[in-house]
Amino acid sequence: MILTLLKSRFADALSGIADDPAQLLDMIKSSQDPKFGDYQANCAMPLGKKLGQPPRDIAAQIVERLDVADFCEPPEVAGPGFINLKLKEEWLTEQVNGILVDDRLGVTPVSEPKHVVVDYSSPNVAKPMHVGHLRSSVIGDAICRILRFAGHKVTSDNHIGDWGTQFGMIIYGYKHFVDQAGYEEDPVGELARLYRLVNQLSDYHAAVNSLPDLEQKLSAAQQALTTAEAGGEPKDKSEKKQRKALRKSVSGLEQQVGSTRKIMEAVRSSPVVSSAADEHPDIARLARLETSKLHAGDKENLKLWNEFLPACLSALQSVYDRLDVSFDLTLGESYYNPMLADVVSSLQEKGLARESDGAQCVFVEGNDAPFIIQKSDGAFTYATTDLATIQYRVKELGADEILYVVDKRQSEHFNLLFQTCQLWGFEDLKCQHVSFGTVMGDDNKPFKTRSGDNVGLESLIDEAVSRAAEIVAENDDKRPEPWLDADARAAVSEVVGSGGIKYADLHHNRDSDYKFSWDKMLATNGDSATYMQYAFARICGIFRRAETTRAFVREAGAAVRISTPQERALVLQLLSLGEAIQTALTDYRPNILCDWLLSTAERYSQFFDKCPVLKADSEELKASRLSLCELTARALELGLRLLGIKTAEVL
RNA sequence: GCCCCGAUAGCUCAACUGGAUAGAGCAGCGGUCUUCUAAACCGCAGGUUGCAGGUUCGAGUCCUGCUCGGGGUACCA
Repeated sequence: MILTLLKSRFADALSGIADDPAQLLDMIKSSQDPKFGDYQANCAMPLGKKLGQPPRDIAAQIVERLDVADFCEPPEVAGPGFINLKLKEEWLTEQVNGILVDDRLGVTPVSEPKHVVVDYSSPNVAKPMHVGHLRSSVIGDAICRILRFAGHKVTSDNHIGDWGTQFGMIIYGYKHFVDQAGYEEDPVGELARLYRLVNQLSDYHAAVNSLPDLEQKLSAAQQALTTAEAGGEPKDKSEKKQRKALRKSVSGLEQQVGSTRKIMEAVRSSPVVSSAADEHPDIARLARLETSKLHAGDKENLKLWNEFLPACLSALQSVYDRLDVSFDLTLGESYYNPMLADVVSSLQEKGLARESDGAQCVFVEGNDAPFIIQKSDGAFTYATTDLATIQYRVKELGADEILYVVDKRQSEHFNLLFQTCQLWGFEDLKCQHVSFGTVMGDDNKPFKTRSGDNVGLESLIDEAVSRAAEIVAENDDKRPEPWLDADARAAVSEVVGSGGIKYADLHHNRDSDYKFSWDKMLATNGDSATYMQYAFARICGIFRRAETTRAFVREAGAAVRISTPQERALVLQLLSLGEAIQTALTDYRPNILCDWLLSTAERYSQFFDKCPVLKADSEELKASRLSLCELTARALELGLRLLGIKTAEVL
């Protein structure tokens, strides 16, 4: 890696000037602007400050001692003390020719591989996956792929919710409302219907119970607000704040009352549902009871659970197949059930857990809320399961590090979990909550259908693929003679559609919320999956035109020669994959790799525009450019594959 | 109340964890196809990085206060 080489030379140059060069070496990076060269070292400024000398003098001293003449032009000192480095073209040529037949594009595996367990996707199996599971699945899968490529041992684990309250709900639903014919025809669809129904009915009764109280609170708040707005000093700061808080609580209550009424109306508007509601007034408690019966080993419920689970799992699997997302393990909550009691007693023995309001809690310094590991009714919580899971992953799997690719709203839970885990004795384990933001709709609220339901993941994929199909067809129809038959169009649509979904998610910084947009997702230009897939397909087109194959060109191994700025820029880009991967992994941000791919595709498009391959000036140049094309194709293919995105030879 | 997170071009988002003149893509305007896929390329225009201070050679990035928005906050996961 170029950066590694530079760092080692700078380490030599800095020894004797600085006592702790590690931090300074991190200040060497690729230049943002080509006019500053290819790489820049920013370490002279902090060093100058530390030594009390002008940074430019320090920079000059470093340059004096720096031995990079074998691969760089003479370094230049600029501005306050930046050291700008430009790589020699002969050296770049040598480097690129060194990776012509390398599947890894010169990226060497890490010297100290870790065993990383990656926990992602983790849906509740009782209900169909929705758009909320997309980010976790796609980001988690990409991180696994990148980690593996970097040389780490990865265990991907789908920590499915297969043991919680939602199972009590479908068991209750099955016992009272099942449509046997529907269940036999489509078990998962019927179970999902039952889940929604039971959920709706318990929400209904909760709504009926809470409405009077809510209305009372609302009118009290409204009254308080009116009083506050009428009297008092308009400019008084604390009163202003108070009014603001009141307004907020009024609008919050209004919303609550509104949604509560909506829940009631929805039930009342359907005679069937309405009478079901009347016949099952205690449904919420009874559904919970089914859950605890299941946990206690009740024969009938366990039998139903064993019957439901395979069907639910296979429904999940079909979505994962479609997304090309896979797992080494699928160990759900039920797997850890037998270990939970020991977790609690172990924490009690160590004096970490104690009783509070009837529940077993771990209190972690600096946190008001306790970490509840056993509820007052004796049931365990997901905190308990998560602790048992950590224990299992360390002791049985030998994990060095665990990543949780989970919604950022759960950060407090993970804070408590990780701190408890430290106290419990897993000091050497590194845990990280790889958090991500919410997928928003046009209204800047979480992405929902018009009726307010979650968007099903399967229908989302279907929609993406069918929109992609239109684009593919439209584009192919523009040609004098279409290139694609119906089967090929369908295959390409799948690649473009699912690639679009994934890239749209991955190219955002995972921590930010992003607004869902079909148009952006399936944009055929700009920062989109299609842009890169298109660059790849154009390369394949050249090989077809040349009546040769990528394998043949690769085998021939003609040397790359740099003859234009476009070729230089492309070569430099291709040599920087290792850096992109390293940066992407420092904080598990796949968007860094997206940037690298975009930049690679851009530079290829520029090359494609300015540098004829088949009509190059000489046979030698043609061979050189064919080699460069083959290498770029491999780079795009590899980079996209690390994100879980496929390519097609013809678009 | 307390605790987190965010506010960057008209829109959607970046910004390699403190580096040079804050970048892309859309949308807008203008150029480039008898030549390897125009799903492309090139150019123009677009900014007081929410506000006010502070830290330093240097701040979108760190600190303090404020405004606005989002999320969380004891037995759902």
